[in-house]
Amino acid sequence: MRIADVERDTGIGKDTLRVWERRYGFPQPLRDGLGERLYPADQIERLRVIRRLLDKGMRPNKVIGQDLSELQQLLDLHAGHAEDPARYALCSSLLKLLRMHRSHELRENLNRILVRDGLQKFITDTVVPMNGVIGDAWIRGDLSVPEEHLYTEQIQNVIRHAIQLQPASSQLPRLLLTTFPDEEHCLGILMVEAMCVAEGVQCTSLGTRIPLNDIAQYAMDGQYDVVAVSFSAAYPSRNVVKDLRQFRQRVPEQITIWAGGAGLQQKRINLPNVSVLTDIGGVPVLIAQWRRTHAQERSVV
Amino acid sequence: MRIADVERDTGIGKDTLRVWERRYGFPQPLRDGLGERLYPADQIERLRVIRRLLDKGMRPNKVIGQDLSELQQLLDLHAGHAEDPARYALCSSLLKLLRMHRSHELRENLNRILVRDGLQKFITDTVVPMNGVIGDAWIRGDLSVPEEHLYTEQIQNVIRHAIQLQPASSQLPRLLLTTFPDEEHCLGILMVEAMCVAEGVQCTSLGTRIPLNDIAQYAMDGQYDVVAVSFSAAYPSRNVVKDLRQFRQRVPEQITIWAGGAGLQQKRINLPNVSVLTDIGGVPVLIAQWRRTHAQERSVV
DNA sequence: TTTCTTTATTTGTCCAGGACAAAACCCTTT
DNA sequence: AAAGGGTTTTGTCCTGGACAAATAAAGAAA
Repeated sequence: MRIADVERDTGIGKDTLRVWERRYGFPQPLRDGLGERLYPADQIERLRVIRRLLDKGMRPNKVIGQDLSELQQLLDLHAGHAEDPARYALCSSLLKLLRMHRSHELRENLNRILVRDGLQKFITDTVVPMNGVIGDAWIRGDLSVPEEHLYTEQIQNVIRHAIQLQPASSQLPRLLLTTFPDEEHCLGILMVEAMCVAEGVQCTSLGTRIPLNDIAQYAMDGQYDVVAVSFSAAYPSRNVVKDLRQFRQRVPEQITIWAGGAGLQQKRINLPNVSVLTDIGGVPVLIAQWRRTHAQERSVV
Repeated sequence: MRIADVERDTGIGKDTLRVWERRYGFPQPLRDGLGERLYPADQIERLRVIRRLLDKGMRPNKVIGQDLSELQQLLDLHAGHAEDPARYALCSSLLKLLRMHRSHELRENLNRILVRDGLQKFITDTVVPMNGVIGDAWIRGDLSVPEEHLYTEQIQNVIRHAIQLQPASSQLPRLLLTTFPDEEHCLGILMVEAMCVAEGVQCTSLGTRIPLNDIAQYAMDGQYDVVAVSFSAAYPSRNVVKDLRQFRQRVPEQITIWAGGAGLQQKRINLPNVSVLTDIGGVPVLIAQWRRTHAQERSVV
């Protein structure tokens, strides 16, 4: 595998790969006839693990040297959550379906839970823990790429379907959902959208990877009240605060910003009219809060 | 804008940007205090146009020198299609809704057409021409990024919804849909999936960007009969044939491969058991063909 | 004319090794 | 605990050269 392929598959830039090799002695790819790097599969696998540990907040210093004691650290720090055992059992049975590639049954089960619990409870009590279980399995390599993508596809289908079924609302606030250009995961905003339409919020989703300027322009043109953006754990950690600050500057301050997702863990953000959301269960609270604050001014209009 | 941002927004690699500057004298970014490139907005805009011309098959040689005569070439070579005028009128009215940011009405209209025409006719007679119109508007810069993404989101919602409504089938063939790692557009496989479920084909979609090995592994494990992959115009042209050949080698020959999309235009692919699909209307034909060929052998099983 | 083969040009990607600022860490002081 | 200041870590960018694969151009054969 060439360096460009490794960059694509691991999300680690070419420059970074080369500088790691120089500094830490890993990875140490073979060379072809022209002196070009060829990465063997096992090194790529190790790079994948390293990448995920970095996303969890560890330092390259500590993880690149090791070879298989990393797996120890993994299991130490990110062992299975001690949650509600009934939920956990449910999650692992769904995970089992996924592993057996029984995608149709997986989707049927999800749909059944959705109808039983309602949209909001479905998101908070099933999707969120599922994401956790999947994330854990993924980080320790128990899940293949297709399995992980298949999960995303199915969840997406179910949530999009549920959103479609909600009647169009004209209640405030008007909410714009999207992600910054370096964020390609759409599940975050999709979950927020689901929580919001259940509260009668007017939602518009632009999907992922929109340039900051364009988001700002669109939000102003459409007179949105709130812009919601999500950051996954894979978001380049160095840029989170910088990007958010830059965005806050480009958009008028009376527009509220909601920022959420695992990428904001342990970041302190202190910007005007920006709310940080660590738990998606907090969405209804934010909505209520916004409505309380803006009750009188808009009712005049 | 830094070079990494330009790479992200235009899809042109850093190395390529630098070598163009050296060879053709464009782009010619400013430099900050450290000698790092800073690209002004107008050059980025020009790069966007250039990128799209290259995707259409032009050579860098011919397009990078020009400054605004490109716009001429654009309009020359990719002028509005002379189609059925009624359809064209419909498309431009939908485009107008998009431009006015009336996404809800856009979706309602799409849904209405869907129930009127049925899924297959909706895809071939509405979605495909719409994609063309959107693509044209996009290539000449008449459409902003959010508008283009919003279109994709809405179409996606409507199609996914329609697919969900189809009853699960157990008819053959078993079809696996996905894209190669460098392809991130999901509309292609989604349209194929829609065409196929309408014919009672068993579909599983893995979404986009799956490594070749993983696709092959998954297809073999799940005993799929056909693997369908799509290539948008943005797919790196140099790699299309190479990647497809490589994939053909990794997957047993009795598994049929369907390859489709604008990225295959003007490529001759001559590989065993690989069908190239230039027009999505040909999907039902391919299905019938497969069923005819495999009628007896499977009925024994 | 068309089709095939050979030669020339174009073009994207990779390399090395140096440089530097911003972020993260660590330690001290309030 | 919170805030400040010095040190180390870390990712990204730079230059300029190199080369193979893809493409176009030219020539030969049917």
